[in-house]
Amino acid sequence: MVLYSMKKYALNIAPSAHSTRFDEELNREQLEAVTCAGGPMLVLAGAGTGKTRTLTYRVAWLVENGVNPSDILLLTFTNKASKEMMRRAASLIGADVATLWGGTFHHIGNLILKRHAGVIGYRDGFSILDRTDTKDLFDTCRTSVAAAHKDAQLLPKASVVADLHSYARNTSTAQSKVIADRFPVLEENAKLILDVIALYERKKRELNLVDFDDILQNLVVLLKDHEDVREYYSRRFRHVLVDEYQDTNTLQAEVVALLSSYHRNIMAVGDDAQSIFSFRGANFENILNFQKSYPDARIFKLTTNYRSTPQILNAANSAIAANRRQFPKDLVSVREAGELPALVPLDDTRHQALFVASKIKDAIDEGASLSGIAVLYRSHYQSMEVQMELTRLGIPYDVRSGMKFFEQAHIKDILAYLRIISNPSDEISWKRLLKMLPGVGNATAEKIWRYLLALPNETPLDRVSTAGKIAPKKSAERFAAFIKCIEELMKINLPSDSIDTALRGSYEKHLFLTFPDAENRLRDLTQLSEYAVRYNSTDVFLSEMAIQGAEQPMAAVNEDSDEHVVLSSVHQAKGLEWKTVFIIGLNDGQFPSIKFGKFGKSGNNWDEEEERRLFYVALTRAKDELYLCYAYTSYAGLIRPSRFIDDIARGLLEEIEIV
DNA sequence: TCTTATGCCCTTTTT
DNA sequence: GGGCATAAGA
Repeated sequence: MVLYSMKKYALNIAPSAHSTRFDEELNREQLEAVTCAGGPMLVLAGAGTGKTRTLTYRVAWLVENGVNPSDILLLTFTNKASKEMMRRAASLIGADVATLWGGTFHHIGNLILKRHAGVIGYRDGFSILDRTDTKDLFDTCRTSVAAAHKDAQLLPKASVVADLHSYARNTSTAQSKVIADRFPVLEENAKLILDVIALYERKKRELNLVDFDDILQNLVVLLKDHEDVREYYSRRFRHVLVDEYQDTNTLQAEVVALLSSYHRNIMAVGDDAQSIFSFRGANFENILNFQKSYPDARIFKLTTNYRSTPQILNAANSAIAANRRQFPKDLVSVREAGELPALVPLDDTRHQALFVASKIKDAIDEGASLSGIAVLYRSHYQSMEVQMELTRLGIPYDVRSGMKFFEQAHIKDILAYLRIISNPSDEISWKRLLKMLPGVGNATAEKIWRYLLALPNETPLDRVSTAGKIAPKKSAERFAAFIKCIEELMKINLPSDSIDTALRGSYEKHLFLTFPDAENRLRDLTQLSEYAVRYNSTDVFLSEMAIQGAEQPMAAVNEDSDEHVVLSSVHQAKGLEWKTVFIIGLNDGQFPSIKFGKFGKSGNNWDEEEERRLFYVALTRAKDELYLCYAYTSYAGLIRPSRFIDDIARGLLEEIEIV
């Protein structure tokens, strides 16, 4: 079997000459885990106890004991956490990040699958659907199923069906069971939902598309059904290290088991109190399953908290104590006493933003480092007002949530040009491009798409030159330019050149006609083109863009030098820490977030204990200073402070008054 | 009458 | 940005 040599993963590096004094740099409990000879091991660790530290030192220890860095696989769930973990591990062994195999499950899955596309029945150049693409395709399928049934009003929205399907796959549960659990009222519509899902699956195959769940599921199939492949990878990865194990779902646990099946050297690290991804099938009781799957697993516990002051830790312990389903843990802080966490009531959400921004401004004036400050929230939209105030005060910030860079319309638009060239059967991208033409909406785009597919021996790319006759008259000029642009693009395979060509030949015009902030978006696209220079294959470029959708490439380039405040959802903040943390929107309904869906009743889709764990994660991100903010009113009227604030014992917070 | 364009609501969390 | 209702257009 041949391994592609991808420039990001230069292999076979000699073990580093660095020497680490493990016994001096780790405490006793960490040291035990780090220097364990091998075999399955489970590290149960609370917040701030050095979980990632243990993993990265494990890498260093293995390397010092003769293991080749490229034979170690590091897995975790979110992009940010994986990047941080890889960076730390690499710096410990004194090597470039590129010498290590690691990243998110999806990232590694994609790398492996790309090499075996044919084996699992995909044509080369398959496109990866990101979240919005998936929803778009589900929407198309939903529309056609609904059209075929007169009484289809009760069919849930495309995004709901998408989530449901995803959940079923990630937990290996039957679709019908998930439907019955979530929509007991809709029994008669279960069949329709199943039809939508079946159509979606069929279309994906026809169009040579792969969604996020396919990456994991296909990986499991590949490793299970193809013994040679499984043997190759499981022999190759002598040690598999998994961070945030409490967040892995059935599929991911299976991936871990398969990839480590030969050597059985697994180190799984997790904390049940920080399990916050149950909506995608994670269950902290998986930690118990780990012990079941590996009865010989050694268990280590880390209980010394190095991150937070005792005051912050006390508040966090008090908050999580209200949860009944948890493994008891006694975390001990070794830090010196600090200030009590502040409880800040504010008139409304605008004052909340004002408070946070001015507090940050004060801190800067006193010489604080911007990179030590974070603002955390439950939902993306809550960051908008803070962003506005920070902009007004000229404070640089990095939003790590909300609209992701690659999910913005102009980025997706320009990538659509590249996608139809690399995968001409990508219906979603074709329609996206067609709908940019004036007078072309869903109906006309569908008509043109049918025309493009009409002859089996010609691809859409061949047919597009004659498709002008179907398009509305007023789009004739733009359509001609579009076709000319496509013809140009077919001659190029360098992503950077393709972006420039698409921009100049066709998209720039649309950009200025459509968006009031076209200038900014054009700048984004120019930067995207510069970023793309490092890729010499459009296929590789496109798949990396889809998988690492959360990363802003230009921010990543000079990330270390940039001083900025971080704005992040609590979910994405997991595993990270800051000197000062503001948690905003601590109101009932926002945090905890309560879903008042059309179909779900509160209590049905909503797990208060999980929300409380999320709150616990938020609290334990802070090292020195913590502000808990809530508002008395919002656009919706009077709102209540979060019930989670009441959970914290009196005396552990200091209420401050803002005039 | 079928389509497209537009204005006004609201916004769970990730790959 | 997305969904939905409604106005404008063809």
